[in-house]
Amino acid sequence: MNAKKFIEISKCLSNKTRLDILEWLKDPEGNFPPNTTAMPNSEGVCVTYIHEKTGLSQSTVSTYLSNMSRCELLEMKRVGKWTYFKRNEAVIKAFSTYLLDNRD
Amino acid sequence: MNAKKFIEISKCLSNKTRLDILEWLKDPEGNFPPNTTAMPNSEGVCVTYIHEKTGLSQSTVSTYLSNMSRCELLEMKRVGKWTYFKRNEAVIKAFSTYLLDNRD
DNA sequence: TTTACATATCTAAATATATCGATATGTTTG
DNA sequence: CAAACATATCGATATATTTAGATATGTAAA
Repeated sequence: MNAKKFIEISKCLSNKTRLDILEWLKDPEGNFPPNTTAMPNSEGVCVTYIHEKTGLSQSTVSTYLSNMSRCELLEMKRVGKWTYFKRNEAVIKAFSTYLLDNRD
Repeated sequence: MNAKKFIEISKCLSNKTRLDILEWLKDPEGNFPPNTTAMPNSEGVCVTYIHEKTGLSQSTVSTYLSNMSRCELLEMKRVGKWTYFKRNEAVIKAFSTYLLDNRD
């Protein structure tokens, strides 16, 4: 994780809805209906469900999700006409430790 | 740490200079001249030194520092005509663990 | 093979942030 | 007290972000 990437991620996290999405995806079964396809929620939740839960427009949420995916906070998987998103725990962990003072 | 505060902090971190300041303050003796007063750098670095290192205007840096202080990323101590800033490690730690998925 | 569905992109307006120069405030010292 | 110094605030402009509606793209189903 370098400073440039850290900043990209910080910008994503500077917004209540995007932060909510990241939190909701901690529990994709508890926070969303089951996907109507064979994809288990644990492997990604479709845009429609995320959109519905936010209360914002489809275009806004689509943009949010692709931003979060571009900076790798989320992983995206396209299957047929659906796009599924889940947390990228490795990147989240790298982000979360970036700031710490490791001299101790 | 609640979402509102997390977002305030994220906004502070979404800027290269503010992030630099936070990094520089990991090593306040190595990155800045010694304070001209009795205050050791480890207990805070004065605004002038931080200002000089950034290359931005004094007013901008003063605003940055007071933002970072308001959201508690930094601790501020006023002594005479000097204001000293140092990292608030407790808040930085709380921020850095906020995102993690603790189900595992 | 048209239609419906899921998602992405484009355009644009409203709001927020970045950043400066000028000036104000508070402090120390001659 | 006046001058010098350190920092904070104000006012203004440039740039970026937010968010929606309209439209485009790609896929599946009738």
